[in-house]
Amino acid sequence: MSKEITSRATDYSQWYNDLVIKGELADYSAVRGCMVIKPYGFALWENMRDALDKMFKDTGHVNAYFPLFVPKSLFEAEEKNAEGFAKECAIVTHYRLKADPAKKGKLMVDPEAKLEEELVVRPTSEAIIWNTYKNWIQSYRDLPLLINQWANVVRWEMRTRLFLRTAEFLWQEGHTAHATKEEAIEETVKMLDVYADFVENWMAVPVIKGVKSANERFAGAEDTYCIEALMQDGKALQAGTSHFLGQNFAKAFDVKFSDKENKLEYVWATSWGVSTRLIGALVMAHSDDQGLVLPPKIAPLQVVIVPIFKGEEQKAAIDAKVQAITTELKSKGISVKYDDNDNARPGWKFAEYEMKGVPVRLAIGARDLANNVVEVARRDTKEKSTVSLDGIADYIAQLLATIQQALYQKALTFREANITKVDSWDAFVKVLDEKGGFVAAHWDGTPETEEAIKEKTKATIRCIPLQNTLEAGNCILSGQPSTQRVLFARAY
RNA sequence: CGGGAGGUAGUUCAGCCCGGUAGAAUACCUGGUUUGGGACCAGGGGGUCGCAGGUUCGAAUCCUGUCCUCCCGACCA
Repeated sequence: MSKEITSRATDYSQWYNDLVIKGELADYSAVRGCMVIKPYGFALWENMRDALDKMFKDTGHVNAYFPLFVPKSLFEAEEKNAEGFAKECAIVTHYRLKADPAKKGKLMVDPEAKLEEELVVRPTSEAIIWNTYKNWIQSYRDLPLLINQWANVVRWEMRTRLFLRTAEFLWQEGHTAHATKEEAIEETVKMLDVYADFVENWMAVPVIKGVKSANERFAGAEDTYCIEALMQDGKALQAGTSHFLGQNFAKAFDVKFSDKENKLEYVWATSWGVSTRLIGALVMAHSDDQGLVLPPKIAPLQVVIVPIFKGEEQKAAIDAKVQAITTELKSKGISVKYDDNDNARPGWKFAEYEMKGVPVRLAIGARDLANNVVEVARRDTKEKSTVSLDGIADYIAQLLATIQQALYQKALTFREANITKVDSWDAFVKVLDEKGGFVAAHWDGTPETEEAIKEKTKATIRCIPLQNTLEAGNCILSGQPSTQRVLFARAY
């Protein structure tokens, strides 16, 4: 089988699929729109999940778990308060199979086993969670309620793509209830900061924090905050969202509390989530035509050691040395694998681990033993150097930190080079078509104009940056006055 | 959901037009030689050709239906 990865320049979609599949992250499954996350890919997700989970707990949140099935009536309650929720869902209508009398060995849905009320497989858990919170909240003393759930959700997407948009995906969803509007907004922004912190410092992907325009906002939210990242093909990707829900859900599900003055009030709510889509972002932000490039802080495997030997005698000497190196690395919390599989030759292993994005590779042979050195190869720059075995663990620890930083810097430099200010419609279209990336342009603030721009160019407003500087100008399309630039891009 | 391309060995694919014993490469197993950037030789195992019907003496091949995948578009809390 060809192990070649399609060039980014040739076909970006195919390049992406190659990276995910040949990098052992995931594969297609026999189930419509769903993927299988392989052990290596899942180990990556676990590392991301654990880091995020710790950040949630450090900010006062706890985990819980709510049901997969949501009675249809609960969705109707939600729909009443905010129309426009997407309705592509999987729906359970029956609860039993039976042998098909017409076809031996086949099963059929038992028509006798029809559910009185259909169950929706959760596309998100607001409905079931707020219906539950109603029973948990009576007094201001019960607030704030700061709960997160790690779960799978199902959305019957028309078109799917590994990690970026699959029918079933893994995510976390935080749902919080507060006594005041100010506190809820503070929570929304705090969690956006947590996401930005994680994506930038662990995934080494720079993001822009901002607020969504009305068109891009979550249907039940007053405000949707987001972090937007830029991929190597110039398209933007929403990496996480944090919603200020106002009292919309409290009103839909009748969640009230007595305040200090014994007055009944609706609670103020937030919700926030990131998903396995982050893995897609990771792949498209850093990888190259040789395969995945993973940031050391979340890589399932940080260091791989490949022995190069002729005969058992050399192998034994190398084994002994590697044993010492491995112990030292592990004592520093560095994950390391010694690949002494004799069936694969060194060259094959080099290519294999590059494809899987292992940050650092050590190659050690008789020649190196004699000189008390080891060959150290960086995945990100492909640089190789010969390093003394004395103090090698410190050197590697330092190198991993350097790689983490270098990946972030490289992605940041790329993004900064791909934010373009434009002041005319012609320039706007030209930049989108020829350069891509974020386009900073004036917009008159109306949904109609945004829609018209999307219609003409497929570009949407990714966000209105939080730290925006105010600047008078005229809308790129309508010419109406505007007070600030917003970021447009074509997006995933 | 519209348009296009596909589903044959673990994997990538040929065979299909023009029906007649199921193929290649690679991976895997055995033995040997190898090992500093995807090794080589010899031998071997492995597939109800996505599924269900139909036509036919005979179907991977023709027809109908259906499921699934990929690409483009629409959709996307």
